[in-house]
Amino acid sequence: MSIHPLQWRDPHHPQADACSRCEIRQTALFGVLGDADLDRIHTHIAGLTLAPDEPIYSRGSAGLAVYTVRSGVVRFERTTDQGDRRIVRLAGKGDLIGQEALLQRPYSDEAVCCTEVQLCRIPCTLVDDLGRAQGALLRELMLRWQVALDEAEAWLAELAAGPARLRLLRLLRRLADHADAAGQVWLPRREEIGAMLGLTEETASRLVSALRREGLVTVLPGRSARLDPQALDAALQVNNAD
Amino acid sequence: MSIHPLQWRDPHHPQADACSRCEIRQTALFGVLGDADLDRIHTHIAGLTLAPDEPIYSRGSAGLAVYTVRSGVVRFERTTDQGDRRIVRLAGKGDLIGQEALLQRPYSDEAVCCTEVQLCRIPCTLVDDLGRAQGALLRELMLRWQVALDEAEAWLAELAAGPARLRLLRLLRRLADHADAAGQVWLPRREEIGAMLGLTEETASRLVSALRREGLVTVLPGRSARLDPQALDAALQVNNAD
DNA sequence: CGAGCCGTTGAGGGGATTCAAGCTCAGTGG
DNA sequence: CCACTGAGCTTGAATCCCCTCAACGGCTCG
Repeated sequence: MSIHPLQWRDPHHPQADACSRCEIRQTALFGVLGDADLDRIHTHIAGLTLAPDEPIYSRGSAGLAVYTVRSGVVRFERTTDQGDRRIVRLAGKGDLIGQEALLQRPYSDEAVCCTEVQLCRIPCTLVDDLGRAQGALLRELMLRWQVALDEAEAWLAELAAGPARLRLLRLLRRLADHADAAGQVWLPRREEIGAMLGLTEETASRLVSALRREGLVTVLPGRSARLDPQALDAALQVNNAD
Repeated sequence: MSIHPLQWRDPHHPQADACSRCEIRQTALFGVLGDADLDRIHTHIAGLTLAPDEPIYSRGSAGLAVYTVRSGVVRFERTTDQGDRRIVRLAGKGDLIGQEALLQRPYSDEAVCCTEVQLCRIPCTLVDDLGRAQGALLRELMLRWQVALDEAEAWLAELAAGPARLRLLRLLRRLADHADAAGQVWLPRREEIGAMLGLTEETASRLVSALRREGLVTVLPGRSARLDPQALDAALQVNNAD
């Protein structure tokens, strides 16, 4: 009887099933890897579930892992030197977050859960090892960096200028793309909407109330809402024309 | 007499001197390469000089090259669907721009010269070839992506909210870091300041005039200015306290 | 039940926009 | 040489949007 290698893979390791059945496997970072590679690494990947408002990592701390978002919405926050918080970006299903850790750099934002969030925690050393052999993985990594950059710039162009009502409509249009299986979207607290759009809590509240009265938004209990993408698009057309 | 290899390096190739004497060589993308590697590639790199307001590349066009900024300031612009222009980021000496071309993706912004700009044009194929052999180069690439992302988020956090005067002060503080050899900074046109800070041309003009009267800014002919970093910092302190 | 958080709404003031009118200055052509 | 032109900058006055300060109601917790 032969001796098992130290890292003998156990087909019944709990993470093995989770990885092979992962619904976002194709679109996630490791989507370029084959079954063989995937089998070797799943023991190093931890799946975790966090509650709304739980921090994932904090700005400035040394990072040992990157994370793939399997479900939910994550926000990135910064604090200006005067102490006011600003939300600079959102991430959703399939996005890779905390990539700066791969460069031995401290995390550059506070990452916080908006909704309940399911994550895969991927140690940096794992990516380093795989990257040395797998050129495709490196390309995939760079692609994700570019997507994040693109997202940040689009956020700046769309959500940081213009009348408040227009900005809120654009924000809701984006949130609609993060809708969960039941078609519900995460509706930020009013103060959070303010932090995203550069408004005060009161102004955000007034605008949301207005949209609710117009029937564009249906507020549901538990920080969620139902909204009609087509009606939003129509409202955006009207407000753009102005 | 032996036959020269096809790619025999010519020590007197005009770009050879330019590369080996490049003052930003250590900090630029190819800073990780040794002399030997550098000698092999300089024939593929073109140095070019562009005038203010000349476009470098345009959003959506297929890119065949990335560029290293050797001197001057470059701005990245986007146009919202309503047609108003927004400047989302700046790049200066030592920065790599157009990295998305390496992923066979179209450029995601309009890149335009603010000042006279000196660039090194680096074909994508060159980076691809070197990257296969040089792991350090790939790391360097990813680092630059992260820096760009960080810059975009910082811009969003600092320049997109708060009183207009404070935003202008912060913008000028950043421009001061792009000062040229003579200690002069590029001063954007008023309309451009508006596009950066989400203001109108008139408001930008009023604020700049106010700072000029306060002696914080000295406007010079030719879209440039002289400003005192320490005085700016002091003014920022005052306005932050408020 | 009171405390505290979140959301809502009102009144008032201030800051930015809008709409205008001049200004300087470089380039052009009579 | 100088009027003419247009682009960029400045400034004024009126308006409006958003902020500030404030009070109140619903809701969850301890």
